[in-house]
Amino acid sequence: MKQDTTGFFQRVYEVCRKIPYGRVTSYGAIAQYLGTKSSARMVGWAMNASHGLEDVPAHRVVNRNGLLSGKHHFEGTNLMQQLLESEGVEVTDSQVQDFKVVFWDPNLEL
DNA sequence: TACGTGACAAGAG
DNA sequence: TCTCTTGCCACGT
Repeated sequence: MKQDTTGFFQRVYEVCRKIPYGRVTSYGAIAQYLGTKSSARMVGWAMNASHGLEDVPAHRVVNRNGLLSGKHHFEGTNLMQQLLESEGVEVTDSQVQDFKVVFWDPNLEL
């Protein structure tokens, strides 16, 4: 992978790695932090490309509704949910409970 | 080289 | 308040 030429992806990964344990963030928040809030889809695409990267906790990234829209990209259908629950994040039916509470905004924290 | 796809978000009707 | 449409950009074919 051309890590240097894909600066956008690298930044996405960098932000993901900074997500605190037990917290989650949204694609839009990451996109906004990178200055391209209109390209939240790119963040999703970056996540798709980050599968093999253990350093990137993609399970902590959900859509603005707190829905685990990317769970189908994990091995188990509810692996993503289990990972979050193991971190103390309450997840019900692929939906993060108290999303506002566990939400971590890189724009404010970084 | 060009077109389609993609784990989203926000505005408009 | 809900649903539909548009924007945005990199990657894969």
